[in-house]
Amino acid sequence: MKTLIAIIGPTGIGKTDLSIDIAQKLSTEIISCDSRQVYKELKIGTAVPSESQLQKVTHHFIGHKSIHDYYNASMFEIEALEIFEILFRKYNHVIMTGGSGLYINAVCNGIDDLPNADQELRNELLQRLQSEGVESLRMQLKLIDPDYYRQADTRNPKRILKALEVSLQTGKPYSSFLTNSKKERSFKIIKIGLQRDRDELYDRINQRVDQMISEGLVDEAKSFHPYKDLNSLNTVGYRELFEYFEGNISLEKAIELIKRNSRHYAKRQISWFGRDKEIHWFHPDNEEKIIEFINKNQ
RNA sequence: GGUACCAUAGCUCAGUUGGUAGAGCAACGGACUGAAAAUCCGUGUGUCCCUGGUUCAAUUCCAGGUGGUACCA
Repeated sequence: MKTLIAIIGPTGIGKTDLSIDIAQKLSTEIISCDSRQVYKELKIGTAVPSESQLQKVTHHFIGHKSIHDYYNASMFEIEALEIFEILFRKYNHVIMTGGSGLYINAVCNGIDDLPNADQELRNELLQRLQSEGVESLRMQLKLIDPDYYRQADTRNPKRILKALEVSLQTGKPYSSFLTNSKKERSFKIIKIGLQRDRDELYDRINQRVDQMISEGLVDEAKSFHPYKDLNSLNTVGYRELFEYFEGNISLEKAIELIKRNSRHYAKRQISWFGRDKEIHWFHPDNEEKIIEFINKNQ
């Protein structure tokens, strides 16, 4: 049976090292499932694997897009499934590792088919959000798609924007596209979750930020400053430094904020993964137990 | 050693004319189907330094102790 081993966990938990070890033991390749490591320009700040690590095991979806490209979870789902098909011809196991919950779900459960975003319509809606405020968009959504309006978090502008965008573009309510069903996959999926004590995780995150700074994160971010409004750069580790470049905060403050925002991000990931009852949890140091578990369940 | 001031949430501090307390930051919990490292929602978490005293009641007043800061020796 072809098996996808998904190694899941918050940022800084130790996914990279463990995944490479396991991939080597199983003689297979790694699919990265990370919404920021896909951008080739972002290296230090997204903690991509080192050159020597990349040489040990073939990785996919690291640096395959530019920060100027549009990318999303659905595109990842489609591309990842294509790669799986190729890899499963060669291997019985493939490893997927990462912390982007939405992307993981897209691969494991699938997401519904929607038309691709119409950039013009999106910009128009964004402008209306600015000039008219959320309330106007919210009321329009209530009229066009009362079903979605009832269940959605209407205080979150992004939810409203997406629903309106799809509804207006297709002439059909956004909710009519939501099937609430899980897509079947041709391979088995084992989900391995990694966890540590919170204090230990936060120490690792703080230390990793200091390390990124000494590896030259400030210079890396500086070179992207002209593009700071790109979605790909609305990313922890970069946006705080843009504030520093613009003289709004000190470098010390920026570093402190990068640490804090990374911790907050980790917490959000823990919340997301906590809902997934299919995940089997391990400490990252328990590699033997993890391998034993994989062997038993394949 | 003497004098003065201070001691309240993880930190910086406010406050209670005596009725067990609050702000900023930090922290914590959660939601989330195409921008997701995004976006959104919720929560004070406390031996008010310790021990006695006065009082119906002390974090608040008094005494002593401990710790800190400043000045004088």
